[in-house]
Amino acid sequence: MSDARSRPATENRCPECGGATTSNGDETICSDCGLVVAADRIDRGPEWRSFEDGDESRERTGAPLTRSRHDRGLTTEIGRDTRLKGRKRRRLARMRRQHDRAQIRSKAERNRVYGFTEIRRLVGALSLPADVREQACVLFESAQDEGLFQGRSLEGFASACVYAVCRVRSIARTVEEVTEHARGDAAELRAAYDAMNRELGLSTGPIAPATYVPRYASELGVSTQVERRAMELAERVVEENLVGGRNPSGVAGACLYTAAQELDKTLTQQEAADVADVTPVTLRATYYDLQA
DNA sequence: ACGATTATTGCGTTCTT
DNA sequence: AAGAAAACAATAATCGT
Repeated sequence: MSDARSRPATENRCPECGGATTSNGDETICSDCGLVVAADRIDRGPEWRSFEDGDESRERTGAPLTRSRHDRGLTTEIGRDTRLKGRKRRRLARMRRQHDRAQIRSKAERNRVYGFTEIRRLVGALSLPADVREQACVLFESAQDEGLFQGRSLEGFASACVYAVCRVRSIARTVEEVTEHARGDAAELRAAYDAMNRELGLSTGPIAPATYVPRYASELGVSTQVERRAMELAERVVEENLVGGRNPSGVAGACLYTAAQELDKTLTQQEAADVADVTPVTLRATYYDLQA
């Protein structure tokens, strides 16, 4: 009867010296050379469980828990040994000082490199022009110079920079679309975006719904007549002040749907709502206003 | 922190086939 | 008649300021 629990501790041989190994529950150690053959009780990082049925979206991988610490809290420090006297002690103090400074400088550099590569990746994934990347990187540096990183995640800043550049240049991208490819989530993006908006004063006007129309139109594969009509509607909406704090993406979806309703009728609320990342309910709100 | 907007869910209704 | 789509309502969550 070989119960799995009662397997002998010397079941395996050490790969280094071939000696016998012993296990203490956490580690399997070679009794001859001391090599740790296998170790358990590892922090395997986040493992979420979703309790909503049908939810497959929880990632099993991803960044560790504390993103806002550039080094995940792993630092090297030079200790203070009170037994040391005179020269040695001063030398150690000097080393400590230099070490600290080097760490600060390299930390800023590492953060920048990390942010830039993330920005580059995002811009590529979202298929945005290259000068958006440049602008986002500049913004990233300004944020760093202002010391906004403190307590916020780099991933958030990278995605927020990309999003912010889209905003100031009136390139229609929703937060959802950015975070879909980003390593950080929407909350991190918002935290970073708010900070930059407050401290740096981004010149971001509201996005006109019309800027979303062409892209959504092609995604839905509607006729050019419908698209043109949707553009007209989108402009009428802003003229008549029907947007009023509404999600411009949803408004754009509503314009597309309304246009299709007038001409093709080959578009359901659900389809239009999907490309706009809103629900049919939201879409209806402007759809009704548009008909009046 | 607040008010407005939006998401979500469920359900009876209307339209289509 | 059956199934899909749109409508409606209530509540929770999120957004913009």
